[in-house]
Amino acid sequence: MDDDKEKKSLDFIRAIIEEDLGSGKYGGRVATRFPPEPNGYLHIGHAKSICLNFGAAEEYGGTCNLRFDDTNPAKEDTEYVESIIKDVRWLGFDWDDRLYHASDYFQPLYDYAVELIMKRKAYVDSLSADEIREYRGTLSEPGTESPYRERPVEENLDLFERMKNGEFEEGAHVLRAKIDMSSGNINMRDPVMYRILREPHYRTGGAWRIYPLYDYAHCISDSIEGITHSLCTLEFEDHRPLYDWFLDELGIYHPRQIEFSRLNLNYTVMSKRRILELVQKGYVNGWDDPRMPTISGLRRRGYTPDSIRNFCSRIGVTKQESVIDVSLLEHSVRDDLNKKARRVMGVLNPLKVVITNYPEGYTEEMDAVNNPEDEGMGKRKVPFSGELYIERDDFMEDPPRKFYRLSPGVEVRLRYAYFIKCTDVVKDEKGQITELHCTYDPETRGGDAPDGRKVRATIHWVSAKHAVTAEVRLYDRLFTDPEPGSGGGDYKDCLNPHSLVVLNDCRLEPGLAGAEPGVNYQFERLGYFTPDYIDSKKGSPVFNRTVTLKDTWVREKGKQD
RNA sequence: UGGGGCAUAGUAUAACGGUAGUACUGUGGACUCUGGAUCCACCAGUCUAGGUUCGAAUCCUAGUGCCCCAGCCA
Repeated sequence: MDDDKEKKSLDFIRAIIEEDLGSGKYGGRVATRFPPEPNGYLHIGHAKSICLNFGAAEEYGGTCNLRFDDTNPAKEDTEYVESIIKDVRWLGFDWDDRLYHASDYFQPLYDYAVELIMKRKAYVDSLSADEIREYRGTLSEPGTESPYRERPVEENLDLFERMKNGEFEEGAHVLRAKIDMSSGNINMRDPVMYRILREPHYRTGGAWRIYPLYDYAHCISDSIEGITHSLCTLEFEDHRPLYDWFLDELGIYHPRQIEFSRLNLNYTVMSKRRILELVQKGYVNGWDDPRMPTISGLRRRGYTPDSIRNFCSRIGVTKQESVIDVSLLEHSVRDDLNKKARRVMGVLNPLKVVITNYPEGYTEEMDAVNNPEDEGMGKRKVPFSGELYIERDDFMEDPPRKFYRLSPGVEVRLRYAYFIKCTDVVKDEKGQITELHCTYDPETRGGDAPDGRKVRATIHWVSAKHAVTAEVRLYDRLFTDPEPGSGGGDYKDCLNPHSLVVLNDCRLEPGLAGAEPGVNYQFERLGYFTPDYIDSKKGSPVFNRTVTLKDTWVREKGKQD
């Protein structure tokens, strides 16, 4: 335990937190928050923020609030609230009783707005949306002040109250902060604080006719909750001066906003707009489609919370824009599942094998290890008989170099069972292989030959009469291009047509008949699989492939082609 | 000179004036009753040009490239 000598390298945000802790800036407190807008499901990008906010709070003995940033009733919904709560919990984080909403603060937000009006720092503008845009100027030209900018305080107060009371139509007036129309930072050109919306809010119903905008609501929400470090993504960097302005003008508690770069992953899309489009137009089967980068999709796919959290800690936190290789995500699940997943045997594309010298009608049970990485997971019995299924890919009549598996005259080991040798290949009239005849060596029971002879390969199998038939869904990357739509084309043009392959006639070892959703298995030599929580039924299981095992044979094969 | 930000192997990320390290990817090998896991090795990097310094990824100057901002979205 010499971790004092080896000073761990902190990401820049944790470094700031430690500095503030050292200087006593916030009285030794650390308070963060995760502030999603309930207008969609959470995705792996949110997981980065969740792990950062909840993780840092936990590490420094602080708290992290879950706060719904629900200031736009037109887009928000309780369905999203529920999914978000479920997903954050599933990732393993807890907010005790600190579940908040920006809508909890509508009244104080209103009161603070009145205060700003009285301080002549805010005014009701009656320009149309189009006019406001024109008056705003451009990136390189300053804006123009609104003719309503110098309205008397009393008039502003009156108008603002009547906006609240619903006396005006949408768009008739807005409340604006009075800052600087010539600022180089467009966010400071008298940003809109409130707009009129007749939309009912999923929480406050029809109580409000005006709703605050993000810039105004967020900083004050943070202030009310006593947040110390308000972490957000890079695109809000330009908003920080505004965040600071509101709190300074109001003279209230002032958290510090710090920006970091959002997560990008290749071979997928992460924007809310695109994810929503994939769902709504049916390119995928819902938010939790196992091909989606959503938390719910990853969960259904078989990803574990630990694998996602480990992934997030591996990618780090910086201000550099980056695109993480999905292979790192895949590595994170394999790494986790290798240690945890119970090994079983399942044949995806069955090829019948008849063992011609095996006693007719005989059955025996073979001992199999549940997880070679964890002795504690014990052993199980797997039934064996004279008729088996093996993987079609594990046999080649005319094998290329370096193909170690079964072929005519070649001996291989059946995992945990016997050595077998292929003697005959049975074909139908079209020349398709329908069955293999093999002989087994009774001396090799358990998988070792008393005479010490070796075999090159060990293949998996399942006893034909004991097997349970199952559907298995093979998932692959949703897109064929590392950056969908980057070439200027429609991102949907590079949707991977093989991202889902459904296999209906898979044969699994009998113990899998009643597999429960939420449990991860390794089908030996194939990959990690988990029962689909919607479609899997006792007796007729449906499995989703989480990820394949690393396969050096496919690489070898690729080189030979 | 509109404002803001970022540049380290293929991809990420360390090094905070003192041997450019780690992970993933890729390649080769050892081992193996999973062509898995594990282990070993290899490939591969400081945006450019000047400057300061005994010494620069780090400090200074000037460039270059990329990203974000003109919602009554967040």
